Amino acid sequence: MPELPEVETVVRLVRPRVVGRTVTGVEVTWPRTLGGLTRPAFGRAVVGARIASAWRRAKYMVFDLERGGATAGWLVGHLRMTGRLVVQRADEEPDEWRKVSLALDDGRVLRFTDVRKFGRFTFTTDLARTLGPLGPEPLSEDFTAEWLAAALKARRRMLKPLLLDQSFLAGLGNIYVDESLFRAGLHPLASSNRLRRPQVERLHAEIRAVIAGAIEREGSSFDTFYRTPEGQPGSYQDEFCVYARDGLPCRTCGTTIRRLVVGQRGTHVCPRCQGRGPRRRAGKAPAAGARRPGR
DNA sequence: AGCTACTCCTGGTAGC
DNA sequence: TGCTACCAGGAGTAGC
Repeated sequence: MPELPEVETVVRLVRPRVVGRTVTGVEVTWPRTLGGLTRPAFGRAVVGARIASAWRRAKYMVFDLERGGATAGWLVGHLRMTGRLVVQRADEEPDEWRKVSLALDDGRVLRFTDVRKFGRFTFTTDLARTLGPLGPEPLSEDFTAEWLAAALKARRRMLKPLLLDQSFLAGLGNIYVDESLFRAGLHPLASSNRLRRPQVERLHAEIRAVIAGAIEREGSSFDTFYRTPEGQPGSYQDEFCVYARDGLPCRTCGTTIRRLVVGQRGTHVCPRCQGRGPRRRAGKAPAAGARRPGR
């Protein structure tokens, strides 16, 4: 799934092809991708506007629009599960899953494509409201071990759902949370307010290392979905320690990696490196078979 | 406050 | 080979 590193990769590759371009037309083939905006309203807002810059916040792609040099709102995209954003020549065969296409003044087309239709690509004049509450960027100066220690202590939540919560920390998804927790030696079910200071510092460092490493490798492409806008797969999947490795030996200790379900999310742990987790109430042992979790 | 369940979706695949 | 049932999951929402 596209998370911070994948979205960052997409923005970096798309940016030089769209910044400075003016939108000359739109095609919307699945209106729900607009997230409530009507097709005509989207067209009116976007056609004739110039894309002034492109950047990322959390897992959102943001494009500043201008008219006559003044801010005219923002294009905001979210890839969710299977979204892609590409720039193509207008005469190139369009993807059968295209949802929103913007014709540009250089004869190319910015296309938002999405097999599963969960993604969003729309226009807003209220960026803060569209993005919603977001925690700090993991690679920003705001994200310090001190901040993390205080923030973890202020909540009493299981680490995994907390780290997935975008209003707590921005940009992490299922893959990078599992990888960060493994590398920090922490169990996903551990309670946020019970970490000791050295554990917090290690978690902080590993989150940053995982995210920075994944950006360097242009994200992870373990299935057929995520590709860079150039069509290339990322390579961070080669670095996975636990994600999608259930049934395989831990790279550190050889113990079999297990899969459990935490907050309806597939979760991968090394029972030895990350411990067995806090004692949960009896009666609902998490499914953790090496093959199929069942349901 | 924090947890669970449900919704949106469809390609891939396990199991027959 | 072909069919069916189920699974993945980011984020929003509802209910306990």
